[in-house]
Amino acid sequence: MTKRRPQTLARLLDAALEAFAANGFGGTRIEDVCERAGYTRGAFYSNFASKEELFFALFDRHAARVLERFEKQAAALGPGAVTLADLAAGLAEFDDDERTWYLVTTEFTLSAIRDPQAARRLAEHDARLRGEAMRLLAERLARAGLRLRPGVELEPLVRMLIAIREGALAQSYVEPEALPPGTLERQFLPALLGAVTEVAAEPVAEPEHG
Amino acid sequence: MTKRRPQTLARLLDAALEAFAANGFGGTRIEDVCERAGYTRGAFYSNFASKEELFFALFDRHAARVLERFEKQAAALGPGAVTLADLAAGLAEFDDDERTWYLVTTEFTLSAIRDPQAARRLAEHDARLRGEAMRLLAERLARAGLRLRPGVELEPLVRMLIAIREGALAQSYVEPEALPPGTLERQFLPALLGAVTEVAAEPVAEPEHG
DNA sequence: GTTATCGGATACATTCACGTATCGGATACG
DNA sequence: CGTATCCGATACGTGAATGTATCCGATAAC
Repeated sequence: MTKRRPQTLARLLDAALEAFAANGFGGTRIEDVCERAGYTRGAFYSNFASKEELFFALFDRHAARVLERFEKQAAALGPGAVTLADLAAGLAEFDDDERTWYLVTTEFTLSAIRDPQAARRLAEHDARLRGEAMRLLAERLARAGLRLRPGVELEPLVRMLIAIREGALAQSYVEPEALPPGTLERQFLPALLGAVTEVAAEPVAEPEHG
Repeated sequence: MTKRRPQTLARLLDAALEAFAANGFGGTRIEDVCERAGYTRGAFYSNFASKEELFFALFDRHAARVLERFEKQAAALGPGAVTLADLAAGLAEFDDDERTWYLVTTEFTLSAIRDPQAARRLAEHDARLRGEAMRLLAERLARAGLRLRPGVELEPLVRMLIAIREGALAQSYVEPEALPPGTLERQFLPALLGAVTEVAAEPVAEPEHG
């Protein structure tokens, strides 16, 4: 019987997201999650075997959502002319619940560094996400009339962009007033992207002074 | 009486570093720390009031050490000619216990995002560290015969470099074989630094195609 | 509409980590 | 060398979170 089941499961996961974001994995009791979801611990143990399993399930759902959202954004691309500043601006945008997700995924990353099983899970998701990002970036670059310079690979570049997003976000969330989210991206990504690309039509070798 | 005191305190902090890195803050019992240090819980409660206080103390000692190490590195700068690749290579180096520290500081960062008190502490430390990094970077750029382009500030640039280090490190620790630490730095920092600087002697405006 | 099964609530036992209060040994001081 | 004080060990009580076992209501099948 499954009319209630998916709903309670979803509400438990929603509650887990809130609770983990608020107090972290270790700081969250199973009963916290149940209270937020409006259930008792009975409902929890009927759906999950342990808090770890809940954490994994939460990550899976979250990963699916992120991917889904990203694909939609990619599909809904404006057809206008694209500049490097536009590209950077796109990478400087952050959703409202990005913070909640950041807290949970970062903690999951930590657990992945310690636990190979979690690491595989995370790596798999990241690979899919990078794949999407690579396609999107390639398309936007092409639309901007640019191409990667010889020796610059798409995947490492996407890894770099993700690293920047994550690293900058950490600083922004610790000091929101000193560094609003997106500041560093807008400030430096045009230069970085400009340095690793060249005009597709007339590939001019820019002078390097390093 | 203080012959033993500092030693036990140091051993407790060492043990805490190990334990927190291995199992995280929430996953570490006070007794874990004491066992690793070779004491009982009596020693702990004689030195700390709670696990949180231990965590804070650990962070303070760690912050001091990082700063100290960084200053020494800065002082021990080789006098040789400096290129952008050298600069990038310096930012691509990672100590062996960097991983341990990464795990602990990242968790502290998470707690700082949630707790204003921890945030202040972290922000203060980061500011000091950035100050050092700014001086060091300025010196090395000068030595390389470069200067920042108009509109590029030193502090945001250092923030950016730190963001890159942290973000790249996260990926490297999750997939050490796919992305050895330092890879992204070596690959992209020369381009980035080249794009935000210009030759000090003959300030030439490089063509931008974005 | 009746029945069987499923899902969540309730109640209980257990384990475990915590904090405190006290004791014994070691260290500095006279 | 004796003594007072400090520090870490030991022992205990307590609260809390966990997991399980059972019960009851709801839902689907017939």
